[in-house]
Amino acid sequence: MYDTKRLRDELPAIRDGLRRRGKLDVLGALVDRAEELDRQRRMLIQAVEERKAARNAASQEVARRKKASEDADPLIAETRELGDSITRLQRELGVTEGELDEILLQVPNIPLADVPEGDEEQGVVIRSWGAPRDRDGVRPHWEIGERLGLLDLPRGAKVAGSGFVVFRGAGARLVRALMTFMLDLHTRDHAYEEVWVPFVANRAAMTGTCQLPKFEDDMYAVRDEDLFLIPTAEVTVTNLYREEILDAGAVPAAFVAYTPCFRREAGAAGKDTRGLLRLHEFDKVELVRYSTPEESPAQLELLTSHAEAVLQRLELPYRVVLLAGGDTGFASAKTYDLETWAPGVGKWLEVSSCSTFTDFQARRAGIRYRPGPGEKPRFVHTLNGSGLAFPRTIAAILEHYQRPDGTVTVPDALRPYLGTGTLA
RNA sequence: GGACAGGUGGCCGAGUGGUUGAAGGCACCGGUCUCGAAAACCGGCAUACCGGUGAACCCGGUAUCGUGGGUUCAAAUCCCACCCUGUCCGCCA
Repeated sequence: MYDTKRLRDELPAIRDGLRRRGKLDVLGALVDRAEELDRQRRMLIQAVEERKAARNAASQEVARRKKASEDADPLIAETRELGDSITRLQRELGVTEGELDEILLQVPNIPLADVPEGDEEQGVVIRSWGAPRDRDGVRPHWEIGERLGLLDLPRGAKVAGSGFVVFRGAGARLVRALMTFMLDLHTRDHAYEEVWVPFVANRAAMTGTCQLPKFEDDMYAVRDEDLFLIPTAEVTVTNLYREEILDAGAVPAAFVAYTPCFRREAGAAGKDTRGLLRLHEFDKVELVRYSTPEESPAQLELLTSHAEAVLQRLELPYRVVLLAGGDTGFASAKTYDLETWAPGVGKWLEVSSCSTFTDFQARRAGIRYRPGPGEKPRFVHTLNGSGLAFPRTIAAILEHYQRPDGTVTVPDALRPYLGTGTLA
């Protein structure tokens, strides 16, 4: 979200950003309206504050007269009228600011300069790793998973609904193995601090990372509480330092967390929904970083390399896609998707999305740092990426490591955690 | 869930209607002193917004004492609601 000062200063950049997202026609007029509302807002602020200054001075004079046992009643009456006009103007200001905020909340982040214009098709594969396996004879993961007793989709639907899955036996242990493997990798080799956070978040946190107000329909809400099931650990982890000013030494910060993620995926039914491809609840290890503005481009590369390391350890072939503006998430300024090849379904599966939000989330969440003693606070840049999402990773493992007899070879990196070299 | 107590600046802590953005202390920064350091002393030290030239510095104003509303010429101070913390009771993995 932008504040009004930035709206004024960076209007051309914001318009250009909207254009590169393909949203200028929809939001351009709204931004113009915001600028107009801002002018109105400042005019009202001046009017209000002028009167408040007068009232404060008058109140001081009342105090002085009373102390001196002089008559203060006429002045009090005068000041009361001043108060009435302040109330009126403030009400008007509130309406203006309300409309302005509503608009500002709808304006997405500006894509970085190296983000290509266009939509999904304009995404650019910037590098690949490993050799995608041929599709011949490879069964989709849901067939293998059910046959080996790792997955129980019907019973997931029975206890929760379609889009919820039950892992069992070695399948359940695989989930646990992935959690420990990924957390170990990121804490030991990549120096992240492991955090275990609530799986629900309040409205303030959800707004801080921009899930609200725009995407409220995609969240599960808790009945009778103003709480939401988190759609990603990004919400609770990024918000750890909401409305705080960090010491310079605390930035960059790096956190890793395992959480389940809950998504209603309203209106998404029908597309890539089979098996483990799209679930209402899934598990994920998430990487979150705070950075200085100067370092954040390099931090995005670093974060992405950490997510890639998981796929490399698992020896799963993947490609890195730089998303085009129109495909980049609302709060993101630049996103790399990591896609691993699933030969059974014949698709590249998105298992990680690594983004820099520049100061967009930080402004909204009020996360700042002080560069040095006596210096003004600056907004941090926030970044995050999955490292990785489990279900699609499991799908890729079951398909990539499938043997002709339907059993599955366990990647070396997981054997210590799983206690076996074969899923059979 | 019930009862009671409490939420003040980075931290501790004073302050129950009128120059209180807020005493005092600690921490931190600058200076004097010192060969250097410590101690002592002097000074500084919140954030946001509006305006003064767009920016830096600076100046003026407004707001902020958990949050939101209310009373009043005037609220950290009075009233209401909510949130959070602590203690005890109940319940519970």
